[in-house]
Amino acid sequence: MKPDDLILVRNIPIFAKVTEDQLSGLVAGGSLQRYPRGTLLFNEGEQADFLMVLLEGGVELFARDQDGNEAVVDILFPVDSFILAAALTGAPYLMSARTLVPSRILLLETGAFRRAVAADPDLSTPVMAELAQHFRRLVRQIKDLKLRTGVQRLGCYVLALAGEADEVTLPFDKRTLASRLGMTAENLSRAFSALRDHGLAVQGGRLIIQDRDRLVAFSRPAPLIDADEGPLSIIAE
Amino acid sequence: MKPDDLILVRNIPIFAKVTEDQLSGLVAGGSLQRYPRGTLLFNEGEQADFLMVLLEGGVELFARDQDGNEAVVDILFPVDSFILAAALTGAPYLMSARTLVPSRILLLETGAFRRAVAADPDLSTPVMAELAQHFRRLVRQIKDLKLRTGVQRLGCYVLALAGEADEVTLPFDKRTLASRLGMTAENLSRAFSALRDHGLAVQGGRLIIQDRDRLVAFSRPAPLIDADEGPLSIIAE
DNA sequence: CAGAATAATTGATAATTATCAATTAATGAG
DNA sequence: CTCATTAATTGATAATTATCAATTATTCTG
Repeated sequence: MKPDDLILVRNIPIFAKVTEDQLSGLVAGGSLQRYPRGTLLFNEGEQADFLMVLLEGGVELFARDQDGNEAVVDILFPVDSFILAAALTGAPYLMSARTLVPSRILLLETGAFRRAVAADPDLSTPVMAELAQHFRRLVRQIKDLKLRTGVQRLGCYVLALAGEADEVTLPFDKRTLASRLGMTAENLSRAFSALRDHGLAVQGGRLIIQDRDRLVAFSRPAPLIDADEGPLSIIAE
Repeated sequence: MKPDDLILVRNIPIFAKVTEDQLSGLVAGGSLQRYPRGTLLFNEGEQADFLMVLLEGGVELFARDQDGNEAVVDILFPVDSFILAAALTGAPYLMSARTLVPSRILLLETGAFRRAVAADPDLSTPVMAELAQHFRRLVRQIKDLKLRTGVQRLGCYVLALAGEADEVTLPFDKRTLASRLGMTAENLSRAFSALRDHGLAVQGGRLIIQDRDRLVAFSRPAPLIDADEGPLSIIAE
């Protein structure tokens, strides 16, 4: 890894407060990789050798059933770590990972990472915050899956993706989105059609919120489901 | 809190290695409570004042939508902490909690807990392991929800609940189970009926696996979805 | 123990979602 | 730029799941 890359690592929230020594120790056994779109990073069931941190690009975490059907569990954007839980505990991955676009990913050996985490509160504290944030993302998704229909789920997803803006471009395939939302691609297509009656215009991957009030009234977003919390922190007041 | 209760706390995995001093500091602002069945412990949206540890009984974590529909996100049995993520980060609860049976619960002030966690690797390490375990439980559930039909989900749930045994009694209401599995109570009832053709006999809350091979063949349990991992540990080899 | 309240089941129907097939649109390799 | 490939859409139909209503079990209370 180049010296310049250390600056990149330093900018990752979980490593912000680690000492120089710790950091170089961590990075020693690691590497910074670029992957083209569609690269399989690892498969569920494998042993976790590396903690991964997505620095640029996008990654999907997914799982397969015996018939080969895929379900996307989560979609990640920079900067975010993934498979933290497996890397910490040494348990096998529960999900596979694949790049959705060309991506830059930091790999850190789990051994060095675990040693550092056990020794250094300046690392363990943000690691706990990151675990907590990831946990809460999944809680939100389970609520989303159990309390809403597919069309509502899509509406809320679009609203969250757009934020303040009235127009967004989907940063990945619609079938990926479909799987993330727990539906088939055909169903997603129809869900988009359904939302045309509720204030959303769709032109390929370009989504235009034409009537936010109607879209909100129909989809009924809720802060305890849809808000995407930024990085959380653990502050002992 | 009585001196005897300290022994109870000591037996909680996340507190196993904490020093006496830390432990008494933690417990000082805490309390050990008994709650009757059906007690609402807190509501989603509220600020997290206490970390909770279920010592005896059972607790459901659930959420409501605007119409009052409830969705059970998870069901907990002893010994397990809950709302660790909210307690650590000070973020509002994403779920409400209610006792399913008479329960004994340890309450620890989040302030003292956060201070202790930031200072003591003997506490932070098992806390990370606990967060990791909880995270992975939810990953499994999302896979379950996205890859299986309701009937399969029920079959796998029964198989996991029974373990080696060929007979189990449901430790909570069927409507609670229905909601945990992401279906209505009516649907669960029909799902149980459907499983009668696949080796399961149902007599009230008593579930009898009459033909495990058939139940397995139909439900298709998978270790990366259904296995309930015991407590994980973080070991820096 | 009786009656009331709650939980579970069953039936009939509607809504939602999936599947299969076919077509159209978009993307990428040469 | 064109063809081949992949992605997305649409139609027709089936499977799954939800809803509403009614009935039967079960549990709780006095």
